[in-house]
Amino acid sequence: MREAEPRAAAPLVGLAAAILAATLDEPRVLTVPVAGQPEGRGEGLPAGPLEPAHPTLERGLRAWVERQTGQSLGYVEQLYTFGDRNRRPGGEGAGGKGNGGQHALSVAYLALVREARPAADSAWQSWYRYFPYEDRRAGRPPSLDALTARLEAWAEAAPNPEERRRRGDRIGLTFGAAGSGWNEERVLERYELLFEAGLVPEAGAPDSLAGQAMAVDHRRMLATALGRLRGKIKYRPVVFELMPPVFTLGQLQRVVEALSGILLHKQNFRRLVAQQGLVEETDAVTAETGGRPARLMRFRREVLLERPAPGLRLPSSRAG
Amino acid sequence: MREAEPRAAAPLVGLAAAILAATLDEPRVLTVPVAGQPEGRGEGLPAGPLEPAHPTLERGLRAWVERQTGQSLGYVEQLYTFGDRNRRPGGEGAGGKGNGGQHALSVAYLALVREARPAADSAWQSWYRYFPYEDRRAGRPPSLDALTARLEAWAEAAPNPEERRRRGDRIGLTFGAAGSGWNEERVLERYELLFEAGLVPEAGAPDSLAGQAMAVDHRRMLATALGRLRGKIKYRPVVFELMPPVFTLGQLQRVVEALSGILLHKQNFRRLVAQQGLVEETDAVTAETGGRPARLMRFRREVLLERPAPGLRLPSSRAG
DNA sequence: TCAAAAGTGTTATCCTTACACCCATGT
DNA sequence: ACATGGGTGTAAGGATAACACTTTTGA
Repeated sequence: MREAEPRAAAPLVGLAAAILAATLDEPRVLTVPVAGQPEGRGEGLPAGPLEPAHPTLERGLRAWVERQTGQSLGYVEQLYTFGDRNRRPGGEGAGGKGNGGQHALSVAYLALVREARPAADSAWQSWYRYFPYEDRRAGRPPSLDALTARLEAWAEAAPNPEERRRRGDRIGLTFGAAGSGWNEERVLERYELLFEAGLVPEAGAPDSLAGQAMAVDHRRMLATALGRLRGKIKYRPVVFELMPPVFTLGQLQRVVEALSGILLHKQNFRRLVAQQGLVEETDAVTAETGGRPARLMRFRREVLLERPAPGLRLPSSRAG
Repeated sequence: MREAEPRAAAPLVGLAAAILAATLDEPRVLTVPVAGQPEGRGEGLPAGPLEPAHPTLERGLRAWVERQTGQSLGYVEQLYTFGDRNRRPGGEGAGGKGNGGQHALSVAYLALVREARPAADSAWQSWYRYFPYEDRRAGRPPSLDALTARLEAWAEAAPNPEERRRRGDRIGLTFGAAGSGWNEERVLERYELLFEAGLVPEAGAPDSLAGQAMAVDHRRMLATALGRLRGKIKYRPVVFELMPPVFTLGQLQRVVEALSGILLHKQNFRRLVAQQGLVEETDAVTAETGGRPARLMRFRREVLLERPAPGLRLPSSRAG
């Protein structure tokens, strides 16, 4: 599996995808088993090297995903190109003397799919397996207390007062102690803070209080994807990439809640969706939702031409 | 200068920077002369290949920029990794038979700097040299009429009615004919539309009605940078990366107007900045602005801890 | 009859937008 | 005096957030 050094140091370019879906009340990500890690970490995102046969980056990504998982992708968007730090599992100096020669980049993508049929070795996992503290639908998760306690300890252990204040500020800003409260979009900032504090398994933490680990920097990519999606649903109708062709308003709301990790105010959510012109009624109703039968809706494509930023500005309410 | 093919097809990775500043009433971008293009196109962004000696992508970028322009960078943010299309100047098939072998990626960055001292061969150019139609501070620019006329002609020339409607929709959406009006953030979408319609020099247009050309895909990168910055000033206090330590509210407004290409309502702008807590007064005033001496202000760093998204939501007004 | 979910109506509040106006300086 | 830019106040309109309440099904 290890190749001879190609000349001095031609960079290796990889492609990776955070493929997201929503089934029932759970947001999902498509994972594949990863072998050959130290300590046998087993989970990762679909990924593979950029090959000469790939006409474009995105086409190469689609090819890899189909090969590894059988899933064909719809909506695809480039996220970020990683390559700065933490690319090699062992960190600096793991590979011996000449470590600084070979660059290993990875171009990460976000993909949204409707159907969630797992194929081959792949599996759909809940997002919150990897980021348990990101799910606040049942209120502030209890594990957060232990986590922030350790973060505070890390801040206290700073080498000087200035750094201690800075760490404290970051904790407040990302985890919500500050006046601003919880901001569901700051997924990456929270993960990076936990990483720096040594609280994630990838950075040497003994347990998985901060979530299940992934191969190399895949969890960083996933965090980037979740943050981007949580932001984007507010000004682009991307949620509908995850919904079936017809759906009830209640189902739509539960998907949005699953993605954003917070509960929304029912009445206002319905009014918002309606008055934004994001959906239109169909003739059908369904009785499968529990109480009174609900009208089935569909996405209104025309909204793309009408509004500059059609989306679901979520407030922060928590009513039922 | 041309190297022997490294093995089969190791990808080439380049780094490029759109370095932005604001001087007087003009938004600026730092350019370097580019030789060796067909027809001698002369302008490009600072750029260079990723080298083994570069510890990270961003450090490599900073090194290249310093080497080429003498400019040291402050705020830096990754924009996008290009490599899909239009990377090779001549398009498909220009390099002969084995063209599909070697990938050429380019990781583009956005940088914001305060001082604008041109050094070495580099030069500060107005953004609107490359995108004249993006400057609406003096009202709708007259060149836009000719441009949209050609776009309409392109839409009419579509091979089938469906494609024609789609092209018409895109024109309306990006250039504002639709109900939504002009959206100053859609810089990239407008450039790509003009590119597809063959109206930019890079795509074979005979004149520069759609702006001055740049080397390879550098104008696409610049368009990405401008759109990103125009969006970001609304929810992050990035404008202050472009301002001197102290400034008047009028100067701040003129910089924001220069960046966004639209005029703002004076009184509301001042109120907005004040009530957001983005700035604080200093003791000093300056009489250099024309009429009544103005109070000098400075950026309030603490706002980062107080507000979830401190920025300058710009409306669309045009008052003085 | 009750639980559960769908669906409607109303009100208080805040933010955006616009308009009108005064202040201090240089020419 | 008047042009120029700095600076303040206030009112109308729309969007948001919170409230209470009715309707229709299945168990």
